[in-house]
Amino acid sequence: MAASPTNTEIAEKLLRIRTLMEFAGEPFFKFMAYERAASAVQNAGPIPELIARGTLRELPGIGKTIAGRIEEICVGGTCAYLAELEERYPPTLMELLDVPGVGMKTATAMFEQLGVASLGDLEAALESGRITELPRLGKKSIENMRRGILAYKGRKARTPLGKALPLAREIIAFLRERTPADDLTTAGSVRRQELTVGDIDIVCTSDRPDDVVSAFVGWDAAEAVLAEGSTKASIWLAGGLQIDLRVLPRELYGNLLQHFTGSREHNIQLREYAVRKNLRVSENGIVDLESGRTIACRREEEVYSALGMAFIPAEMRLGMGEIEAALGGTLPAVVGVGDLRGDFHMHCTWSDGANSLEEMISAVAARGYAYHSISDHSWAQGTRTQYGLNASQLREQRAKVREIGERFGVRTLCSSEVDILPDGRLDFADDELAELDIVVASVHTATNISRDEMTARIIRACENPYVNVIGHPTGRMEAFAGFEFDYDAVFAAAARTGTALEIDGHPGRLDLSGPLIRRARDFGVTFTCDSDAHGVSQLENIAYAVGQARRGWVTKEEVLNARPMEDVLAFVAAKRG
DNA sequence: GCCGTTTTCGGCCCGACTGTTTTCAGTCG
Repeated sequence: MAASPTNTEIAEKLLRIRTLMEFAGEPFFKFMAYERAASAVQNAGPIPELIARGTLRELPGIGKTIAGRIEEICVGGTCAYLAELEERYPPTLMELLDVPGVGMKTATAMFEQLGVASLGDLEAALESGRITELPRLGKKSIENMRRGILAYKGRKARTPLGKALPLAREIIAFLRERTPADDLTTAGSVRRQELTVGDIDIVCTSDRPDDVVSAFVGWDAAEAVLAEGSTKASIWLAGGLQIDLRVLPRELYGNLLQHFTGSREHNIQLREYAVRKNLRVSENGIVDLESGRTIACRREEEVYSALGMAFIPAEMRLGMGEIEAALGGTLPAVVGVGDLRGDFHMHCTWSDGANSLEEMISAVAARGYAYHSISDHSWAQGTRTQYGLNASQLREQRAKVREIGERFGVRTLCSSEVDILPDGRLDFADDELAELDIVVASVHTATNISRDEMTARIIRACENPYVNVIGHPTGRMEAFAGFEFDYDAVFAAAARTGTALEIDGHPGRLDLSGPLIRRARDFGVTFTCDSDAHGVSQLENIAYAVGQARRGWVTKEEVLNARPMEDVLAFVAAKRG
């Protein structure tokens, strides 16, 4: 049997149905339903597990028809309806819509009137000049189309958060230095801490918006200017990443930030709710449709309070029930970076870190943590290039750790990121682990074993009385979806055995990620937010872990390293019995 | 196609910018 499809694969199929339906001339609200459903699938826990428990239709925007199609896709990889649409339209037709500047109207006209059905066809039509036979396509539109094709070909897929966020900070620093802009803030998917982003959104306020916009489009790194208006501009960087800037008056900053933080689905739901209260919400303020009065919100919090709901943190704005929770007073108070008292996962030069034991501990102390642990790799019993510690090296390290910590005024715990072997045993014997203060256990090798074997492997690790944290539980990396296992079974085992699941802040991992965290919460799992730092400069990556925790609705009470030291020791002691 | 603290039928978010236009359609977010 084929492996069950990932949420991303299911969402892509739904979007494909959506687009082909539009080509087929189906009604607007019918095909838009598939777009909303795709968004919900993307942000949900693993779909096959929701189906197994009969809770698929609890997702927003998924009713009887679409639920049926999703179940078909999960069983057979596709559904009859999609197959039928794909019969009628060539598979390459969708390439046209991926060209910036080409929308549905243009694509339909090109297909129906010129027989253009692929990117290659479009290039030929541009070359031969036949494209000018279509109405409303002048010189500039055609030039933009040529440029759009180049951008499409050179464009990478989505950009990882770990690359986008530093870039956003760079743009903001540039604008702060060179323009009369205030309130400069990253909005959009970067602010929401999505794992990957399609573009970067920056907002600011100014009483001289023209000066801000002209400096922005004149930035050295801008390869092309896509749009330049009086309050809004877009540029492309080399590689095709798009940056959008929006400037509004100071008194509208709250509305502006709310609007451009999204998500799209969140905003649609927010505005639909507002309309029912006779209020029209946009970046230009909230208009009371009865009195005609506009409410300008200086702060984002005022937008939500004007609508009669609790403030919703940016990371939670996915259109996945947060508005209902904010209205009902059941939105959890999510953990913040400032709530953390320590960090359980970091490496030094004893294994594969870049800084010495002393440098790491000193840097941790400088961050103001009460405690932390040094968790160098185990040596993995010869299964790979050995960069970890063996038992005697670990004992040697342990003899130094506490003394150095005391010198810098921080409680340094002795730990190990011990490998979980293929059968679920650990790389150190129990009596060796018993000498440590806390133990992180992770899968690094034999990642392609079967789903059942992987499930059993991780559960067995959870059942070891000395394992306190499962490090980066799914193995997700930028170009790897993570190994397959029964998430629900592992979450249940973690909760049952008093084993925490890590939210790893290394920007190449971000594992667990938001939707899985939210799923795990239902099982009563305890989490840790860790940096997985391999050098002092990476300790700040813990903020990415907190971002994912917030996307997963995690409170500080659910985070082990937001608790006092004695509670951490009690957590370890309780499992050892 | 989905959904409900006005509705199980009749609704369904909002606005900026561009290019080709004599007043607006198309695209995008």
